[in-house]
Amino acid sequence: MNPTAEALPGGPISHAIARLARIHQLLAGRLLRDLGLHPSQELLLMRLWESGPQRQADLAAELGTDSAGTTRIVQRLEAAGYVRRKPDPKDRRASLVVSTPAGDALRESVECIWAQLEELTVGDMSPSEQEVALASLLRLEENVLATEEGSRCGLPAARRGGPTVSKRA
Amino acid sequence: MNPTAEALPGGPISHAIARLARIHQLLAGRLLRDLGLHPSQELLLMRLWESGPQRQADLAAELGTDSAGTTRIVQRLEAAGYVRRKPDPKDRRASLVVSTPAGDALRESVECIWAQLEELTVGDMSPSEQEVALASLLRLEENVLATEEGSRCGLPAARRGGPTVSKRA
DNA sequence: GGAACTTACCTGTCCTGGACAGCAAAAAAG
DNA sequence: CTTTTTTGCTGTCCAGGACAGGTAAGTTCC
Repeated sequence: MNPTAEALPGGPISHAIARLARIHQLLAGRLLRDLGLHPSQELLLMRLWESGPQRQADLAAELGTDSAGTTRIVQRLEAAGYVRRKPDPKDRRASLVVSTPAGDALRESVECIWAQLEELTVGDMSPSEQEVALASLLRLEENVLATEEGSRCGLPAARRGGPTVSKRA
Repeated sequence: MNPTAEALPGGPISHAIARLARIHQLLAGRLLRDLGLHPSQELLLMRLWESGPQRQADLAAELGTDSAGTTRIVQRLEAAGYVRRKPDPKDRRASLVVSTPAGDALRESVECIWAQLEELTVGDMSPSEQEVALASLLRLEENVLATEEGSRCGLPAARRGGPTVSKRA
């Protein structure tokens, strides 16, 4: 990991968010790896532990991902035996995701890892500093969520409606 | 996007970071999509515009990703014609990544998009609130960076050294 | 009842990202 | 000079996130 030299001047807060997010997620991934879980898998399990059996659509909404991603995460957790699916008696389209005993066995470790992650993230900040930081984060989140698409930036003529920069030729 | 109901209580700051990061990145991706760029591609270009020709290893360090990821991004940008590689005269292993005129043509748009992103992120926060938020973000980043792996959480016996939860059986 | 719409899930594909292995060039050690 | 180590890049494998498209089950309305 680099010393994170001084960032670009443009959009300092956005850059800071992006950088913080990356290293934070990296740290989470490292802590989680000892458990054999990948990031997001543990979030799904935590939801199940907290709120009991859930439909995939609900899990997707809570994880902030879409239903397709949720499908795959559930499939992997199911293959690993941490989760089981049972048909929703109320709706034959839906299935309920349930944590198995093997899944429950991870709970303590996962919660410990999250506590550790929080501790490392917070470092030596005082409780009041933590409060301020949390308030800032929530405020920023609110702002971004409030975005219902704003004005557009002009595009260079050459690029209007062009293809995306994608796979190698 | 969901209403992002109240988060889990455990590790409020970590959760807040994770959620903010996701929606912020999503927003960035959406703004960028009109340009045909994917997230990270524009960061690489911005580095080139700011600091001129760079070696991939340096770009990797500055983007916070590794050299393998940088290779792929450079390949795609190169295929799209926004970037060119020329051998480093000082070191025949290395190649210098250079922005082409087509790449330079994106500069204004990309910078506008970042300005827009910053504006949306910041919302109606006052300058002093922004300062506080930025300071918090930087402080958190510092904390996470300072992590040189700490104590370990206990693992459930069943999982010690087990496989990771991976591909479907 | 039957047609049209909506919802829940699944699949395929693309991009990014991390980890690891391999190769070539450069630098360091002998 | 030769051997060893380090550095720079690439390919591959596998993860998640997002999008588009498709199927089956539910719902609404005629």
